[in-house]
Amino acid sequence: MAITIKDIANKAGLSPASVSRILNNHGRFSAETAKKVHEIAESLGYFKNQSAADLSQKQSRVVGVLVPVAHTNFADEIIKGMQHTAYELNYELLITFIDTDEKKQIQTVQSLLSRKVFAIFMLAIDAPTALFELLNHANVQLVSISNQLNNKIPIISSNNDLMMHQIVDHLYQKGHRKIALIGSSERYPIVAKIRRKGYIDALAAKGITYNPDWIWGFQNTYQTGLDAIQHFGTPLPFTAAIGSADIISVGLLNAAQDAGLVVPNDLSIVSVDGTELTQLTRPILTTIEQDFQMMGHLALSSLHEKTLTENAIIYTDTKIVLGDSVRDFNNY
Amino acid sequence: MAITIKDIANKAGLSPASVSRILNNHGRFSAETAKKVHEIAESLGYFKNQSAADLSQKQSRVVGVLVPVAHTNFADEIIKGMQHTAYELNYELLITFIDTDEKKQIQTVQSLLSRKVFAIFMLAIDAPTALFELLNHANVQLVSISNQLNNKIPIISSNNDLMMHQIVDHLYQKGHRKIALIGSSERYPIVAKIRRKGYIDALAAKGITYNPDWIWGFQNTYQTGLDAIQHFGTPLPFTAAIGSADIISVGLLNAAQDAGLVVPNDLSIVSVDGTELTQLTRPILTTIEQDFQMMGHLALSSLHEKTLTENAIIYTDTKIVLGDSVRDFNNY
DNA sequence: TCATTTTGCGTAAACGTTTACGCAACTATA
DNA sequence: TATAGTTGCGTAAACGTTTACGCAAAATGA
Repeated sequence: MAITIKDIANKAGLSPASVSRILNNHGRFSAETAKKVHEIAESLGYFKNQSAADLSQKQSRVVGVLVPVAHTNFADEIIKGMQHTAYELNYELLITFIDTDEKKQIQTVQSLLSRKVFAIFMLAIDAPTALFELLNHANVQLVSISNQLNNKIPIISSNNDLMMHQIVDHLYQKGHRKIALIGSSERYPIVAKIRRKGYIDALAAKGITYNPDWIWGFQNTYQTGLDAIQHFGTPLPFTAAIGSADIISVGLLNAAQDAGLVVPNDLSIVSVDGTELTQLTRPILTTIEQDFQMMGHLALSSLHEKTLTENAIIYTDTKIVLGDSVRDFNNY
Repeated sequence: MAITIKDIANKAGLSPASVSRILNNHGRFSAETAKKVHEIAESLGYFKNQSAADLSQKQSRVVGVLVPVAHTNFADEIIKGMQHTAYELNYELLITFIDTDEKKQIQTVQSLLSRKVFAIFMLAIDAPTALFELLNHANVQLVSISNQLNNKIPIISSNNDLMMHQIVDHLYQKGHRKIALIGSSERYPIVAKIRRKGYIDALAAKGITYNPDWIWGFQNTYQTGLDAIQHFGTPLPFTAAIGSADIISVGLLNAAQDAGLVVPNDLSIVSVDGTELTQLTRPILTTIEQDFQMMGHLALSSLHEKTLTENAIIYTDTKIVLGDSVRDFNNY
């Protein structure tokens, strides 16, 4: 039915082996025959059967990507970066959204493993035990992106500690002393923990003792932002809040405005992520931008260059991008 | 290295054939041996080599999904719907973001074809000629989702004509007579054409002659929304605008507010798509919601049941979801 | 009890590719 | 011209699975 290298070989008066060598540019062959083979392949409309190739080589160039179903929009950015690099380095990406249902997760990952993927990228995933077990069992290279799991798996991420310092420094410089952290109280365990610590340390560095009540909310959802304002009530006990994800910050902003507060006068907001969402609000949100595309790129390229040791941590840059959501107390 | 059915066969004192039959629940075997085989497979940590299976069966259960890189967020919804159904019916999804660069597109799709995918879903893709050529050449089932390409490819989509009627009827009922259509002037050729026609027809049905100048903008971007307000200037010559995608509507809203207009008093907006984005604005956008998850579901299930003929068109439901972005002239 | 059917499983070929090995023909070197 | 090295390519096995076919044993029926 479909065209195989055997067909090409017949037409060219060669053996399949030679055709394979030529098409893969691997081994010895003459330029002349190569030209002929390429022409014939083209004219017959040949497509390599990658399954057969994978089977023969016992290794595929497929990388599985696990994306949480409730994937915040930064996942798209990471994938974009990966896709670009995959194209350059000739890898294939098997992107899979994973569910919260554990049974589904397992089945999904099993099918990845069946494909003999040679690496699995986990985007912002807190592997629950069963899944994690499975992944460790299979011997496949794991990479955790934009999250930190344990010290067995290499990590590509922003420096969450540094980010918190950058944000607190920025707010401090604008005159803020009462700063809340919304959305890192529990979830995404390790990242949240690092952020909390960074936040506390950064405050301490300015001589501010943090108020534990002001670290509030743990889900990266819009609702968390809404609820936070509700929770603290007006007038708010702080002048600035850090939203631990863009969607949280939008929630904060809307809830504050709905409650009659003016942003940034009554509440300043700095958002963590810096996706397009921060540009769609009024006022535009000041944000710390993570380089998600770079994460995607680095994941693949460092994998390619085999520079990923077990406990590697690669940090990508973060920077403050100014919007209009932070009040400057110096100008009053 | 890895465990194969041969290993299982040895340990069970069977032939690989029997193991295969058992694991795939296909053919004859005794319940007793089946139990043994499953146990051994479990204990050895066996993973099927899907490449080998695909090769042997000459057909894979992999469906390729082509998603435009600048994928508006409804793509996520469609994929979610597909993923759910894929899980039920035991298919695998190979999601691929495709670039605007034609050479990359070709390479990407080639690699899909190499995987012997048995169908390709195209999400909101206007296939440019070269890609289209390639896809037609390969004999693979194509399905166009949320877009209409030509009458050779089955379509799963909202009824764009009906949607426009629903929107115009809603606006008319609220007392609007001057209604603009932003974002369907040229692009997404067929869909845009249908929307324009639906819009014009719906107006005509109310005895309104449309103003060709009020069909403006062709890209599904935030910028289109911003530019539209700029283009028409204030005060706007119409009382309501239909944003042909959520992101356009957000642009309209922000630009209008930035220009000092009050939504909905000075401008009413109805958005097309109804993704989460419409809930994040103030005021919340009135929108016509498309059932994207259902599109994803139907694509896969109708493929599975082989009910997709060449020129099939399957419409999913659309409905108006009320927000606060439409002024009601009846209440004044 | 014998004939027939059913059951459980093994044999072997096939899927399309890659690659180690080897050989003949050619090229370079002295 | 003899020798050694190189080049181009074919042979054949291997990857792990599936499945048509067939056979012996067991089950069924009379």
